[in-house]
Amino acid sequence: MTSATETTPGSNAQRERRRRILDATIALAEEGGFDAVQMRAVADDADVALGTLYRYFPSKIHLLVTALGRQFERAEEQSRTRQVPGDTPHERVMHILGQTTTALQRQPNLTEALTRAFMFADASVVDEIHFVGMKLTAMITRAIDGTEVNREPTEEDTAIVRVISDVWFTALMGWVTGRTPAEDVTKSVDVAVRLLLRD
Amino acid sequence: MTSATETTPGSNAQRERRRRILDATIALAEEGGFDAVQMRAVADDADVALGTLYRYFPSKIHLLVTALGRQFERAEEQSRTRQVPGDTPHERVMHILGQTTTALQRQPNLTEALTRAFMFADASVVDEIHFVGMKLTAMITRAIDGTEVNREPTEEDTAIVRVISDVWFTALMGWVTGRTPAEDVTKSVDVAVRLLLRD
DNA sequence: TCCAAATCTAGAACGTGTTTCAATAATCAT
DNA sequence: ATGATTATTGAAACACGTTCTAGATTTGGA
Repeated sequence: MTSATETTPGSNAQRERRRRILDATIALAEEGGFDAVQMRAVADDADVALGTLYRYFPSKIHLLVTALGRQFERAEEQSRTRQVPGDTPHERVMHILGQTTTALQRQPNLTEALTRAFMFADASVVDEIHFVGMKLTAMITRAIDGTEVNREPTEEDTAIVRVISDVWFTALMGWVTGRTPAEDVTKSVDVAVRLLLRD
Repeated sequence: MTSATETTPGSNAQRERRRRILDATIALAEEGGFDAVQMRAVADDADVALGTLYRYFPSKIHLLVTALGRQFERAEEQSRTRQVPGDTPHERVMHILGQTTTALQRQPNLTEALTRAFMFADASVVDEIHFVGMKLTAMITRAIDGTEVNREPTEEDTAIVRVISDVWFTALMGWVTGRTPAEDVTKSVDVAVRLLLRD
């Protein structure tokens, strides 16, 4: 019995601990955002010692970015199951990003916590960051292509997806830091997509 | 005698203190980046008490973002004095941003400190953030227009400038956090500018 | 089953951003 | 000049991320 949660390495007890830690992280983030995710609180809620928490995740940032990865993984899975509606690449990309944005905005504290961590991450978190980037790229690329057989994305596609991601991320950041209103996120992305994917 | 440094309010001694604080901040940032800008060290180097430092700047983030504003103000002034070389908007924008990027990359620690602060800033720093944004917008807009009499920027212009800024900022962030190599910053921006300003 | 190695626990301790407070100094209106 | 108000100082204290230590506990191989 080595694969109740699949892939993750370690003994059963260790996978359980890891799961409890990430669950506690998300729960605390949902309640109070970045500041509420305090390492002592996470350790308590997950029923592990502080030292153990640090053995699993070397910093608060690692912890949160890993949690972000788990969320994105789920989002990407879900988006993969059904076809993206819309007649043009513009419409389809906006559908995916608009939907994702709305979902994130429904959990403002959680999103604030995860986005801030992502922003503050340094080179030591490069793998987790890259993981998140890949999931996002996959979603956008699929939306651009729509029903077409999944062709290999061209250089141009990759470049466009990259720019869209950057704009989306920056806009999201403006929102989580309280600098711009919620609607502006979707608006910014829409403008960028329009400029980049002239239909 | 109320205007040796112009505009800034307060008595002479207060303007002096403020200047010393910002100078100390920049000096520490140049040496060791974000982590080296420690409030106690800033206070010491500026010859003020810790409490006084906090009376002038309510947080480390305010302090650094204000310093960033001062830097951008200077950069924008300089760029305003002479004409932007280049035959197309693309060339001119890349000239300005390429040059600014290079300048920033020559002082990696300082740039890391200021960019990180900018990233982490929340709503309470909205004025300082906006100030920085305006300086950057002004520079890019001037580069797009080139020699033309300075027309009022259209909605489209503003939107394009916004997207370029976002990409530039995200790329810069990738670099200061050690996730992407220096050349990639200019490359990313170049791709975005090419996509947005088809010559 | 038993031992050695790895892991986990509880808790203290440290560093740095931030707050607080009493005492002193500077400023300003009268 | 004087008293009132405000600003500055020096130092202590607090909060939270992070590190460290000494002793249990678990695990995995002989």
